[in-house]
Amino acid sequence: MSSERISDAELTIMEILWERAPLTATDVAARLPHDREWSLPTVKTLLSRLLSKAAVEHRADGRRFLYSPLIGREDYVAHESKRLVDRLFGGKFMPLFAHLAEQENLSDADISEIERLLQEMKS
Amino acid sequence: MSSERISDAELTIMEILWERAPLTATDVAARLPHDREWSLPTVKTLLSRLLSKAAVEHRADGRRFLYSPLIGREDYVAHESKRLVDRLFGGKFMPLFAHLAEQENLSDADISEIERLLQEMKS
DNA sequence: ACCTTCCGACTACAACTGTAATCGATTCGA
DNA sequence: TCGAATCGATTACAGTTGTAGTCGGAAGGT
Repeated sequence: MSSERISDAELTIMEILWERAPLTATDVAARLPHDREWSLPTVKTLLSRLLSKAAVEHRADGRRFLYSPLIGREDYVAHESKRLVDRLFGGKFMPLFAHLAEQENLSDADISEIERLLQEMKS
Repeated sequence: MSSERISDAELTIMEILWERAPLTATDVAARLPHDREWSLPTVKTLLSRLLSKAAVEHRADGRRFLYSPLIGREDYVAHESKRLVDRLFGGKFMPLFAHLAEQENLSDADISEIERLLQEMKS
């Protein structure tokens, strides 16, 4: 749901709320990663954009707002992963897997781990 | 290389050039997918943006230009895949694989195919 | 009853994107 | 040779994004 795209900067905010919610704007600002130290107004702008995209909601707490995510991280991840697969791999999973496997230069341990995963999935 | 991001619309153009190059702007326009029938000026704008991003190059042919990709599809795909893994999976391959595998509901045939791939990769 | 401080709302503004129109030069068909 | 078609270059313009400043009102200290 909620097909409005979430931008990079907005995602930084979402990650904070996914880790802990509800939070005030000030709390969110305090939890920014060190390579992203934005001003409080910037954080508020991003929060209100996320509000209008229906990605978060807020509830009044006295005279400030408490923000919480409306879309789940799982949903977002699924959506973005699918987007990549569609854009670059013709919607097919296998070519992406092949690409990643090659790219990542998997260790034998990784390979065993994947094999274990696959066994579990076999119907 | 060339860390300028390629936008969605620009990617449509790159796909055409990756399939066949060199092409003139008009040729590119003629090969647009049916859900993306842009005007010729639009195609030219996108080509010139790709030029300034050093994603394509052009060579004069009489009074028009022949465009060719400068960055390879493989490189682009690798870059974007890594970007996704970094943004959403903490840079780790395994969680992405687990997510995709679950998401895609792999058939037994798919699983066998993957197992074959893995065997090939074992050192 | 004031002054400071804090909040959300609104405004700003440049870069990038999607989508195109227009213009000046050139070439090609008649 | 003259008008039409075609090219690349320039300009346009609204929406999104990154990043922030400002403003009016409310809360809280004194």
